[in-house]
Amino acid sequence: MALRHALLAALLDRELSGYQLTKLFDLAASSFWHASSQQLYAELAKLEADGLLTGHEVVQHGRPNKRVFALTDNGRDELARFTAAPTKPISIRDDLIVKAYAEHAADPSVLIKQLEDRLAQSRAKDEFLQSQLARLRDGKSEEEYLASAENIGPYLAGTRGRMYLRDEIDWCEWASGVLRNRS
Amino acid sequence: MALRHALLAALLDRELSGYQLTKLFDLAASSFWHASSQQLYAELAKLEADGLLTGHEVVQHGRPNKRVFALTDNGRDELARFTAAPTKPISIRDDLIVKAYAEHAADPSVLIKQLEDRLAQSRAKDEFLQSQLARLRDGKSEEEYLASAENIGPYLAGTRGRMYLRDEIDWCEWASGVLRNRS
DNA sequence: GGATGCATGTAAGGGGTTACATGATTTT
DNA sequence: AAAATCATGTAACCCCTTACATGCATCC
Repeated sequence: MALRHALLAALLDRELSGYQLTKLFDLAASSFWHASSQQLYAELAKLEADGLLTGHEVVQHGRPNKRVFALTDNGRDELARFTAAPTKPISIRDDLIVKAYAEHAADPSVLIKQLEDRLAQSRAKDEFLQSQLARLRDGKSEEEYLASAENIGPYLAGTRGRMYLRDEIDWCEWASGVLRNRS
Repeated sequence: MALRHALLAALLDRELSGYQLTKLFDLAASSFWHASSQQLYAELAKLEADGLLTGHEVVQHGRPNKRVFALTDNGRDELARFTAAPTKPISIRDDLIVKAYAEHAADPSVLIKQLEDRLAQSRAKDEFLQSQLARLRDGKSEEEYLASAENIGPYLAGTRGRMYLRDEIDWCEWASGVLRNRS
């Protein structure tokens, strides 16, 4: 199992449709887990069949209707069990770092371009995530927010995502600078 | 394809056996790509069949013999093509961040324990990586090394890995502190 | 009238994980 | 004598990606 728990976590304390989850698991927001829409719809069906989620049809006007999903008690228990179980090691796979590792076989300008592309993407993601975190804080200072808010999980996770993006930005700038100085 | 290019990059400028690659792709060292030994041996066979790698038997005394692999010209070309092609987005999957996101459904002490476990692992990995980078620099300052060394790819990649680990350490400390203050 | 966003899937195939297997040699 | 290290795989299964598919509504 893999996506399962990420989905359960996303649906903790709120109901979302497959489409809303697609956006959540797609770009910017989740620097910690990625999934395609096809995978999401398939996994949502499984989770519902297993009784960890329930789906409700929501009638909309001016838009197609949607089915939103909510955690069941079993789903919440499963999440708690997951949290208590030994944490599997991270799985990172980043082609860009492989390309940097193979720098010796590459044309420097080609590699620099790849670094600059990633830099631009990461800057955009970072700005988005920053705004999301500010929205969660809702005017409060971080300290105040973390002491008073009821559910700080998304803020903790989002902060980790932002650290990742800040590093990505710094590293791309640094590495492309190093390569430029050598050529 | 996926592991393919990570393997080619690892074999750039040196010959390694499946077992040596296992260690490289296993723990500490590679914070950028993970693979199991089974997967490695299977992929090495494929790469050899495709003519991107050649294997040579190396007779050892006091140890089982091994087969080391080296890049062919085709392999080197394939690496260069890979570097020039659009870079696929990163794939991160970290159960620990999912657990943090689901903080609201968890017993705080259980989550704190998970954060502390990861903290210890990351500290150990970071020390190892730090020593590896120091070995590469070989007494020189970073600036001097990056300006003079022939093949700086592994150093660029390793530096990114270390940034990741430093963040992991900082985040685990911060998040567990936040949770302790609230309970 | 065309592009974009909302909304939800099916089918096929490739990549990766988990479990199982073997055997020699060195260290404790 | 047992445990750890070196060394290399096979087999089954699950997860995930890629390609394909549909249809309505709003925005430009």
